[in-house]
Amino acid sequence: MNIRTLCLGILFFEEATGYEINKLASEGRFSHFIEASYGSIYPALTKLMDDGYVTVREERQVGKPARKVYAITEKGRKALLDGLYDEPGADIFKSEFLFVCLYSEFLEPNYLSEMLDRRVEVLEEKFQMLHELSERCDHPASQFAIGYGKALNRAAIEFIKENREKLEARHERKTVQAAH
Amino acid sequence: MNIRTLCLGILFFEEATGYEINKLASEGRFSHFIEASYGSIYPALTKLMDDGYVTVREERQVGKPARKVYAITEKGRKALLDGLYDEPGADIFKSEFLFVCLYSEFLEPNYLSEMLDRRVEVLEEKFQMLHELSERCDHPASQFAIGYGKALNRAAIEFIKENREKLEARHERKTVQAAH
DNA sequence: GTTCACATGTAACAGGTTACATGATTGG
DNA sequence: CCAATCATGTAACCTGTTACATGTGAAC
Repeated sequence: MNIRTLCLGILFFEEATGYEINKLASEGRFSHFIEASYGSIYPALTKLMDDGYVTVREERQVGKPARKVYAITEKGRKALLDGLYDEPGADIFKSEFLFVCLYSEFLEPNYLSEMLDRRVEVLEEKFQMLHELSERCDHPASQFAIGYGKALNRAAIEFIKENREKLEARHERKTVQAAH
Repeated sequence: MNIRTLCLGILFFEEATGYEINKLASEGRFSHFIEASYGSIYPALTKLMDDGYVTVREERQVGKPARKVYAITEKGRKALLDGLYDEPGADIFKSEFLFVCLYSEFLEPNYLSEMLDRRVEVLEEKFQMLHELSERCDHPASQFAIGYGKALNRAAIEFIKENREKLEARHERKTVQAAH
């Protein structure tokens, strides 16, 4: 899914500026299943304007630059809803963490343990974040999406806690070692 | 993590051709947390050669094109292991499925139910695939990675089964509808 | 006969990231 | 005083995808 569709999807629920869309996509209630950055959001918004899917309203502010508040149009609403009927692609999961884990037996034991500690910590923070989001949300579909994120997060935390010793035990010591 | 590192990581465990690396990354025991395609693998292998991280051996075959079997060098081994000490970036999860779910109340009820059915099916197939992989694997670290994938998969399946009715019930019927 | 598995590779293109440029206000 | 938040935008760059090009043998 491209950033244009993402912007349209967010604007479907509420008016927003590019800055706010970035926040929603990187910290807010879309953040656990979507990626976006300024460099892609602003051009996407411009394109959406050109195509008549959104409108802008400029709000002057004292001291700060004017904010450009985008709102979806009927045409944009219809385009989004129509697009929903294309079978969604498979979820994408990429994990450098798991990649590193593959070579755990070659890592310094302390480093491995610290990495696992940090990972659990980060996942717990994320879980907490999602939990707070879900408490401040009364839209059932959004709750579902947040709940899904929480479920995966919890599963990851529990899995690491229950299985980390299998990595830390390092059953057979390998001879190949990196010099450090 | 780029494709070069991925190729190096696979070659760390075993010699392989570009074709085989593609299989491992798209169906094999790396497939649930890594993405790669021919268009990126072959050039990555060439680059790895240029940098002295791998060597090639050409195996002529009757009827089929010669296969180029790549093998990691000491330099490559060291480079991979050294790279492991860079803190792994956060896991990336992208889901068009969850995005579509956000607008479930605007979808035709039948379509929504079918989409959820299909999604559970796909996830169950994936789980089965991972399960079979883990049975044919005796490397503890790989087992950990596969187990992690299975845990997340199971969590997703259970969450959908337990919560789909909340989407399908459509608490408040919205008036905005796409024409179909 | 047609599709699948094997096998390598390139080129055009899409898509997005990173860093940069700019600048005021608020809170610690 | 410094960092963070608010706020917009561009340009160079990187990375990877898709589609194409080519060809055999086996299975169905």
